[in-house]
Amino acid sequence: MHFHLEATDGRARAGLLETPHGTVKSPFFMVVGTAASVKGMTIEQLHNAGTQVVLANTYHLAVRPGSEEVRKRGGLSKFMGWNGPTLTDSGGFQVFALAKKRTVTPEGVRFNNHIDGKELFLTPERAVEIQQDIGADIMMCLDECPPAKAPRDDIATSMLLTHAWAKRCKEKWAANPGGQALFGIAQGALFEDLRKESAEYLASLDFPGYAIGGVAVGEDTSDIRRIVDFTAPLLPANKPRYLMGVGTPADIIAAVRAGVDMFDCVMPTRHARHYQAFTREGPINLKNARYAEDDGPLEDGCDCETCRSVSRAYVRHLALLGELMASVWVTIHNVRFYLRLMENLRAAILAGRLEEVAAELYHG
RNA sequence: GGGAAGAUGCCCGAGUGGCCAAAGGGAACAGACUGUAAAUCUGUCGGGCCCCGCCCUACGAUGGUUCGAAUCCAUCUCUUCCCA
Repeated sequence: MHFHLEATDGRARAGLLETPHGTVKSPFFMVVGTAASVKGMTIEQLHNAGTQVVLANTYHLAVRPGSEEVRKRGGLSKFMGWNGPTLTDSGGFQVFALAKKRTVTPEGVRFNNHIDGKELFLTPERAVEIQQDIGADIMMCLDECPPAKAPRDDIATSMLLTHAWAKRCKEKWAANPGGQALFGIAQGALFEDLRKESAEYLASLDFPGYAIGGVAVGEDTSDIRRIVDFTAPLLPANKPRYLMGVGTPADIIAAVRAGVDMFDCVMPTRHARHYQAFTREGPINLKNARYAEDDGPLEDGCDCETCRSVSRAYVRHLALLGELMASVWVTIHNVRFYLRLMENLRAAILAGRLEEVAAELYHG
């Protein structure tokens, strides 16, 4: 995998990331499709929205249908009919999200899965194996994602475990790299010294790309900004930098300015299912009574299929009835909103006008 | 014409003397959601106020029994069902 930097504007970067399934223009947002499906969107709709990369999840696919099945179906990208670049998260986030269903030991994470309770033992090596079966262009190291508010000692211990696992993942992957890339994940929560230590250790392992993990797991927005601002520049400049799980449009803009290249977040799709649409003026809840007679599009001037087709009043009508299409219409819009935001950020960086443009792109 | 059951807050529906402004649903209104156990979850939901408490109005209508009634009694109105 090769990352080519095209331009910088301040600390922000625009680049090209070459993957086995095509070249991706950065900075970019990866649409989350955990179980090999972006909830509420067809492949054609994803293409029309300008999707570049789809993200799926190791844990979920290992539970169902099983990574071996995905491999036999031709790998994630082909299996889901996407045929474009993909990335798989390692299951590290499930250490956080499914805290009640797992046990962490130095060897790995033992899950009792959320579907039928059956055991899934995810070691660093196993996480890589599974991801090799799934076949995403980018794999992530297994990490331990602790809650941001955990005591410093816990965060430090957790970070060292993540480092040990990163080394094991690296070795497992390096033995048979194939065309897939493997990214390391820096931890350290809100402690700058730990973040620095983590970034430096991971850099020493020499990964094709680096992620900032352990963000947006219970901390305030101001802390997210502070730690991303601090950490991003510590990651190798010639490699892609990925901020995992973030976030709001404002978070993303701030992170791009800090030098982050890649993002993913469930926000556009999940919020859409809950009838919240993003606009450059901020999010709006389409179930609110104030939109009952609003014949305008979800967002003024938006070029998405939803905004070209239906009104706020209509989507509200569907939402009130719980109609499936209410969520679909908003999902199409939100995904396009996020992807257009990234396109605009990239264009601004290439034009060297990020500072002037950033403020206009979003004021929610 | 005779008999039976029933009328509860926007709707459905518990409640048969005090702990009832009244369970539980639904609707409505609002909020949350950041590497997806989430088409989910939470709050409000008769009115008013000096709103962790008080006042008013309320369980078909009117009158009564009682210290006290959505709950008991009488009459009336309406609804449903059964027999003619």
